[in-house]
Amino acid sequence: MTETETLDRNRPETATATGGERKRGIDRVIILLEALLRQRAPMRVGDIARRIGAPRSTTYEIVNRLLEADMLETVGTDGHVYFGRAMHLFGWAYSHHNAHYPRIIETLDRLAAETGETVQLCSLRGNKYVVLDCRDSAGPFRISSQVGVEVPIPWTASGRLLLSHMDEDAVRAFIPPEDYRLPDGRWLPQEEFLAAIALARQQGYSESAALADRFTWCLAAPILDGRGAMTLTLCFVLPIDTPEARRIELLALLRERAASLGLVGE
Amino acid sequence: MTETETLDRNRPETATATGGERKRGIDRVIILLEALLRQRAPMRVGDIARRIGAPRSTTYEIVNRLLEADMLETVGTDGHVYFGRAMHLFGWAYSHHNAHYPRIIETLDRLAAETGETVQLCSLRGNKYVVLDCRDSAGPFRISSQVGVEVPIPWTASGRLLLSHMDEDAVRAFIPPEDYRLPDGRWLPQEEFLAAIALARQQGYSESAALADRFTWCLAAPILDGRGAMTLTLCFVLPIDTPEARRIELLALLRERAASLGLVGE
DNA sequence: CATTTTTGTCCGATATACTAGACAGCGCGT
DNA sequence: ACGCGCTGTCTAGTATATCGGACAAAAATG
Repeated sequence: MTETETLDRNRPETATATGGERKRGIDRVIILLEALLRQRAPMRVGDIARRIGAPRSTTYEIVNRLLEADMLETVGTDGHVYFGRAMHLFGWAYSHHNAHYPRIIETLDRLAAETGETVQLCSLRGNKYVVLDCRDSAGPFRISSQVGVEVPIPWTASGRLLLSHMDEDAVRAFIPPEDYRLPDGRWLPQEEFLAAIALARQQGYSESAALADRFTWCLAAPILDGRGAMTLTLCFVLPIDTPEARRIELLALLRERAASLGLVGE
Repeated sequence: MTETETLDRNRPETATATGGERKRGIDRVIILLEALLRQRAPMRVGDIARRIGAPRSTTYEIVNRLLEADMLETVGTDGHVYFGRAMHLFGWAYSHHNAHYPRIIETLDRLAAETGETVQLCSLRGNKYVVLDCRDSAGPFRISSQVGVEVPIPWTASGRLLLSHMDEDAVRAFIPPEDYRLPDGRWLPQEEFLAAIALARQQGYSESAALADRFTWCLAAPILDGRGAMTLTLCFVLPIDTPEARRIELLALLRERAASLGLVGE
């Protein structure tokens, strides 16, 4: 049994607080940061200790060191901490390492501004889907999405595109069985998912209605990187009652913009 | 100055990083990430080890752990690593924790789009100045700025604003003496700097010509947070030959937009 | 006011994370 | 071919980082 199982993304997050084990500081740090990301709000040291199953003394030690390094910062007056400025800089460096990341963001902005719809930049993280950035629609019934929250791949239109480089066996091995269970409790048949991937591959886009929830219609188009790999998608999240004519129009726009971002690669 | 000194502002010791000192993994991680930030480019593990003064075996151990956690990711085929996706998510969470951060970014975008000039969002990190985000002017002689690079506070117009809540003694204690030495070798008299801070406080903006370099004219205006503290500034970086009339116009625009971002606090 | 819970800090003991060094495989220049 | 430098992995030994628990002070509770 390897102790590196610690931060695996499949962890149900509740248990695993099995005390008694001694862990490396670096592991604690990683677990701590991921716990903060899940919480999406400042936490107090005591709560963090409980959440990550670490001794209080250890947690104080680590939190204080991270505060010194600006990777965490205190929020408010009663001992809450959250991500610090250094994280912003590291993240910025990550994003902008890809030389045309600014162009992608500009496209995201323009799509949102021109259409007024919710637009997302999506990708994979491990065997989960994540939103890397988004622009929320401004309407009264805004559909907003959470950057950084991990979602089972089968729940998403983008996921079908992002897996389209894999063959069926690879997909079967990659997706944990429980991820086929949709939020409403239905089970998505694996064969249906595989067929959807094949369709996405063939069409060069993906569309899903009432998949992750009953109220949204998602359109996704791939951004090809310099080597032709498909690691990012642009995605519209529309109200499900969006008229077909508009959906078609938006899909065309999305595909055009996404395509224009690719190929220019290194 | 040896590179192994990295950027620890608090620990005066270290110095001979080559010595056989044993360090905690968590410290290594922090030093490693800051080294990567400075480098602003993917590095190979061997180079990292040398740069941060850590044993190779330790460096491999740490890098592999961070790769697992997605805090680093491999770039290319020959063992280069750089920040990973998790960093983006942590940094995004940091930025957007402030509820009106999106409004600030939108303002940054609009200022850049409307004026075509370089615009920056600035702040402090420890006793240094950093650019948190920027939009570079598109002109042929673009003045571009590096997000995340730490700069001595006296070199910047924004710095004068960001220190305006301190009294003179506090400033004297806060700024390391060598930071008064400008990039061209001139020494900025401390009294002159203190006077500039007082002026900035009184005017509610700050302006500097040919300070950090001979070719730029900087305009900075504060963004007040919910409690009236001044932790962020908006800043134009103009070519030094920008006509006065235009500078006045831009300053007014900048102050207006920056002011409109404040006060709406929590 | 008394009682309970939580916070932040400190300390000694010991399990272990880090280090030094070795090793095989690879690429490169001569 | 050879030597040289670099990479990535592995191992054993020990300096030390982590842990449990204790403590006072501060909040929360009744």
